[in-house]
Amino acid sequence: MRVSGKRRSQKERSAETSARLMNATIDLLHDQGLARTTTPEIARMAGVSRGALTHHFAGREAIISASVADMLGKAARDLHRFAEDFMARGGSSDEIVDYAWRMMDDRLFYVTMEYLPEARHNPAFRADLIPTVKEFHAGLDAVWTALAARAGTDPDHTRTVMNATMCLVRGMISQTVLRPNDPAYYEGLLGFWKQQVRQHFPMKPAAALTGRRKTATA
Amino acid sequence: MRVSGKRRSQKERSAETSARLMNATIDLLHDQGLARTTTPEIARMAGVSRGALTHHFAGREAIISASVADMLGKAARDLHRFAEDFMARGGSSDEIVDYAWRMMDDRLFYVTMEYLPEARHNPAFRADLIPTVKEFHAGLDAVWTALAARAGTDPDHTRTVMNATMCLVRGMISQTVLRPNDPAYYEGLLGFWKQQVRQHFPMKPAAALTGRRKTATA
DNA sequence: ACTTACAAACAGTCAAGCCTGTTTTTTGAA
DNA sequence: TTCAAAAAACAGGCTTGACTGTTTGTAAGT
Repeated sequence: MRVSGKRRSQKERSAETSARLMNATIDLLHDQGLARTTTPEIARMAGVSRGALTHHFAGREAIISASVADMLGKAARDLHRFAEDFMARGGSSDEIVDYAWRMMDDRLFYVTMEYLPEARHNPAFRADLIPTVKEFHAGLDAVWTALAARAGTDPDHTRTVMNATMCLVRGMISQTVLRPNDPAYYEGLLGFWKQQVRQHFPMKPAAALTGRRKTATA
Repeated sequence: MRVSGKRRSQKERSAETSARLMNATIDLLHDQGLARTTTPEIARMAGVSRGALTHHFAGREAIISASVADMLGKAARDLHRFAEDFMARGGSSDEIVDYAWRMMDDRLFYVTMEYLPEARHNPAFRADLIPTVKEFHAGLDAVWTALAARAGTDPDHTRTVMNATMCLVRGMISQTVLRPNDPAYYEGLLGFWKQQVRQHFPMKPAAALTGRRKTATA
């Protein structure tokens, strides 16, 4: 009965160490940048030896790639949960824009900005990442499609609107780096965009169903 | 071996060497990435010795910072020229969206993606870059304002629309790295966006003297 | 016993900054 | 005008430091 974790199986040890290393990698990518995300630093931040890292991952690229996949998987699951709740209670399209901003601003796109340049120049790394990102995009598309079904809008058009929203947010976040201390600018852009999105989201006051759970899971 | 047998002044030699080094730096940033943009590589690509580089620039960060400033200055001047021509002949708002895309896609934002992460983590580098970027943004704003005056639209609102356009394009270009071979996706987004922008640009045919482009009403 | 999980030292590589030497241009006084 | 000293523009080597991949050693789990 290892309730307090005195004796752990090898699988458990391995899984936790891997998780600690991947979390440390994402933390480091966000806080220090890819260039400063060295294997000694990752190991140090994860509280394990560098030998442990080399045991679990083939090398620097491998652990970064795995960590990114882990991060995107979590983000996709979070978005999915948000969409479930959103559709259950019938929120406003403004919320979606706000969620997109918060999701990307909450480290996701800052971390992305770290590895995108490397992916652009390193074919092996890029090849590793493309399937991961494709799956993430598929997850997004599924959510947008469900949203369209819920709102009764054209799925293709809805996906375009939401993808544009994501791109807008990406561009805005990239600006925050060298255009800091200008909240009015970003508020203005988000406000403008919410107004635009509303036009494409009649978002019928389905709030009448508030309180009812899953209506139809296409 | 002298180009035309003439003696060149020190200012000329210095200016040309600096320009060669800065151009090589941007080329390298775009083609190889920031991490691979080393001072030996820059010198080799510029066809000068590393000593020449250290003579003209205080160090690696300094030459990169100077090169970026040079690049942004050129881009701002190009945009200004485009706007002059655009206003003289009275183009469609679609053209502006297309120009924004072309400008950013033509290395500008790919190079930006290289140094943004470094700027985010290196306070000195960021402090060096912020004034440069602020000036670039001021140049953009001036163009948008002139455009608003020409179109008879509200300057503030026009700036918001155009800044949103820039952000959208930034986000789209960042996607191209890990979402390649999907021209329909980008075409779709740009087409959708042009449609949105048209709503905010009556773009009165006031001076529509010259042959107008496609202005399909969707 | 045998494998897995980890620890730690090792070796090769390479860029950044520094420093010294060499060539080209400018300066200023005879 | 001449021409040598000063200054600027370059060339190239040396040192240090840090990171990656690898290998060897050890304890824990099955």
